[in-house]
Amino acid sequence: MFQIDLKCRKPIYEQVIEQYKELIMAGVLKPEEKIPSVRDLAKQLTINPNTIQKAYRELESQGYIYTVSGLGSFISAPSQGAIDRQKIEELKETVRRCLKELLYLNCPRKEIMDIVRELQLSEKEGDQK
Amino acid sequence: MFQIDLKCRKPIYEQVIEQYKELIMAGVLKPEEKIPSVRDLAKQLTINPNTIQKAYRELESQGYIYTVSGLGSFISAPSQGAIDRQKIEELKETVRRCLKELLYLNCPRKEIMDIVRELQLSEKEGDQK
Amino acid sequence: MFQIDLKCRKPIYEQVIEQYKELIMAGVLKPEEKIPSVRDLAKQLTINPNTIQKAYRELESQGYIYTVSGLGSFISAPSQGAIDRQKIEELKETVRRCLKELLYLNCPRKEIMDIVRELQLSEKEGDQK
Amino acid sequence: MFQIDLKCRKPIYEQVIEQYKELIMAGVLKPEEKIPSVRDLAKQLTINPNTIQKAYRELESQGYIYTVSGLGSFISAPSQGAIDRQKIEELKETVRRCLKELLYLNCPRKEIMDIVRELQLSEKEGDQK
DNA sequence: GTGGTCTAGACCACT
DNA sequence: GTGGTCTAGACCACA
Repeated sequence: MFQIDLKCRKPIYEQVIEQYKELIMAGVLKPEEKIPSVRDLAKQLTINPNTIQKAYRELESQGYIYTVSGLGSFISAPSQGAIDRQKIEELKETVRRCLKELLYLNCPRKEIMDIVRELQLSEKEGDQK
Repeated sequence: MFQIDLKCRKPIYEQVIEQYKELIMAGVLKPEEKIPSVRDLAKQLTINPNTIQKAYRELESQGYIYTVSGLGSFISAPSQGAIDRQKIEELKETVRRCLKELLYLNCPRKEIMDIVRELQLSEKEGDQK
Repeated sequence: MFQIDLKCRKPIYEQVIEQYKELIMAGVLKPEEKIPSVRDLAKQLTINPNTIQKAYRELESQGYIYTVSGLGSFISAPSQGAIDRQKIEELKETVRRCLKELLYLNCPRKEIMDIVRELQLSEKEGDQK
Repeated sequence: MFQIDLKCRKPIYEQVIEQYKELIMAGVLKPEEKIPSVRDLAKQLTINPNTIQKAYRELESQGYIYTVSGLGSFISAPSQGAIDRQKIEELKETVRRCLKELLYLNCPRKEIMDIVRELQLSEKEGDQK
């Protein structure tokens, strides 16, 4: 279920966080669903439990999971209310930076637009300027 | 010309790399243009020369600048030939991941499309400001 | 295991790189095998850890080893896929240049052919010792 | 006549040496032929005269050229007598190292043998073991 | 003047 | 424990 790439430069705990986020956002993991305990996941991935613990703590502080001591950890429902502007701006900045670099590397524009299309970001729903 | 944030978690030498890349990609720094010497930039930013050198060395190995020992460092012309597919795919994956997260965070689609528009990525010519 | 010549003009970190490459290419060090930590090797060779780290970092960027922060460094499996044409051409050019010079210096052709034979490069199967 | 690559990591004076050697070994420059003065070559290549001077000094000490003060520098006749064993061994070692790396990089053996063939190192003239 | 190498030693993040 | 970053300062080769 999880694929950890040790050769990758990214810290393992970040890889765990990222993959949880993707599974949550893709709807594979649904709200209130129980996730493996720190110890179980650590054993499964043959990774130090401390590393998993750190990932869970971070996921909790970012609001993606919550932990009930004695019962385990569970997926949170997406917060509909307050939008995390700061995080959104960070992400937008990252996107901007990557797109610029893609253009500089002569990546065909079509490929870039394809990513946008994949995500059904098309301008329907009355979004045009 | 450069803004280094010492408190930021990102290593200083990476900040230098990133800012150089942006200046190069934006066309502010042009091919064959001389950039400050390691010592000069270090003095200017009140940073240890070794740190700047590390940044320059990395920029060189990534093909953004070239260095002539005894003369200084210069902006490279973008490589026309071999396109770095691996790097492109990595960047595309990052963009994909960020866009997904933006959608999950309920970022208005208009904002996302605006980023694309800023970069004049649309294939048609209707690049209204 | 390593022989560093401090008097030699070649930088220490390059000597380390070269010797690692030879051990890897000779099959003495096998993929996934752990290599000494930066600190250990530094202590063993009575060399500053920074110098070893520089060597390791270069070996990693050349794809010979990979590093897991907090765990150590390991031998990479040789990349099967994309062949590094540029590097191959550089090496071929170096060989060409050296061979020309050997001929000019009146090195007996037999000695040169012996090098080729040592490496069992002949396309036929007559690899007599 | 000379092509200096500033982007290349190799010191300029070494590039000059190398190119002179190649021209001499290829017979383009013949014994007793006069070569440009330090100042002329420096102007022609838009390079610091000190750099050319260093190259000439080195070429002279390696026996490829000789200098008559007041007259200029000239190509030496190849020394038929004493063979520079040390240099030969160095070159052979370099060849060996490069060939090993080529094999490791999966360079087709045919390409390697082609280099040998180009130089007419074939086993005629009674060189076989 | 330039960059390149190296040392000694500090501090931090990750496992 | 591991590697990664950074500083301060020395020395050398190159132009």
